[in-house]
Amino acid sequence: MADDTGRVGRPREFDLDEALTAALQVFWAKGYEGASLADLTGAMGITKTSMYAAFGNKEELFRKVVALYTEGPASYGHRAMEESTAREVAEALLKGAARATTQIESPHGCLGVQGALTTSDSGSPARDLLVDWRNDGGSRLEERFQRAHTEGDLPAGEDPRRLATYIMTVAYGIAVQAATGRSEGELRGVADTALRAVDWTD
Amino acid sequence: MADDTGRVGRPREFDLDEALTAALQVFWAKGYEGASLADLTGAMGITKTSMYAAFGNKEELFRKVVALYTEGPASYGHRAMEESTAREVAEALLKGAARATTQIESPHGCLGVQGALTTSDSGSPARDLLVDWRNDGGSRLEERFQRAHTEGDLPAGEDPRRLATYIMTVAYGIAVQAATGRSEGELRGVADTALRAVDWTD
DNA sequence: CGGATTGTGTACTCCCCGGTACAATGAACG
DNA sequence: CGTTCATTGTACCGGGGAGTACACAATCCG
Repeated sequence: MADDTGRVGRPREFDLDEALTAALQVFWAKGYEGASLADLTGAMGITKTSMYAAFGNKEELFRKVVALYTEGPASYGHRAMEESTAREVAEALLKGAARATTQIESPHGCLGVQGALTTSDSGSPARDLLVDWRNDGGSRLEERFQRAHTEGDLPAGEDPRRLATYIMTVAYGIAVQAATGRSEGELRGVADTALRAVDWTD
Repeated sequence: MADDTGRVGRPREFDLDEALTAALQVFWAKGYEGASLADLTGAMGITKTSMYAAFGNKEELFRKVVALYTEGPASYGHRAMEESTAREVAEALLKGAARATTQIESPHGCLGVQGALTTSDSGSPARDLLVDWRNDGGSRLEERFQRAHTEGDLPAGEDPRRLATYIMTVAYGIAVQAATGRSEGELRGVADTALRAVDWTD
């Protein structure tokens, strides 16, 4: 991905991905507004000047961190959609959420939820970004359940949109519970209970 | 409640409860750290000096606001516990959450969730307060389901603690969905779906 | 070698944050 | 009336927030 060919000028002394990963931990733990530039650059091991040169500003850094989060710790979401039955999709999503939000080496909870649920006025772009992020996740699950519906993979009378909203709601709830201190085991139990709400055909 | 008898000195020119109610709206919408003293006192219609004289400081104001929230907009929680069956308790709780988090005259979502899910270091007392608030809610529901269990009001093999954690998880998820823009109708649908996870005996 | 170009470190800017000092105010009480 | 005392408004405080100016360092290219 990194292409250094033909680059002129002084070379960057840090790795972009490593810096983003460090910033992710901070935003994840403290939220967009709770993370100060001093917190961020301290964890990234670079100065404010280098951060601004490489990423633009705090908001742009957050956007890149959210993208990294989506492809990294939250990638179970994409993978869940590829399961072969609606039930397996739902289970992979909820179990993945239980796991990803309780890892010991990362902050508990979900960046997409606790990163900017509420903000001051100046933080509204970040808040809007995560609103879109959550809505996109819901839409993708709805589309997956729509497909399951046409494939006869959903019980009769089960509405794909309503079911997707329900599963996403449980996933968000799991994120809040993780931030509150619940263990992966407890949250896997929640996932199992939640899955009983549907008479999956398989 | 207010006892002005024998009070000496210049009388307060504003109503404590009205001021707290105004502060509640601000904390609810912007979170503990997202709400500045200028935001708060502006909405309360008083000066910073009056706020400090009446409530102590920002953190103490938040504690009083959370108490008011518990007795006011979140009082459906207490009321739900008094329903006569476990199923009715769960339904009242989830429908109450769907309603309270989507009122047009108040911010969407739940103060207990979005008030301080993540904070900077200086906001950790507020964050801890809401962690306790959420844990207390879970404990009360668990106790209610424990009672239901001894009364034979829960299906055999249904664990009160696990069930309480599940219901609370859905409630928190509803709060996140409300903050994301979902309507009361959609969230009532979520509540109905969630309730199907248990074979209530009634 | 000598630009041109890009990244780095220091030292700053401006602004808003939570919190407070202090004098003026207005009611109760003798 | 004058004393007492909690409340009020103004004007301020130190600190930390995001963001930047500028000189210097390190590489590429000719």
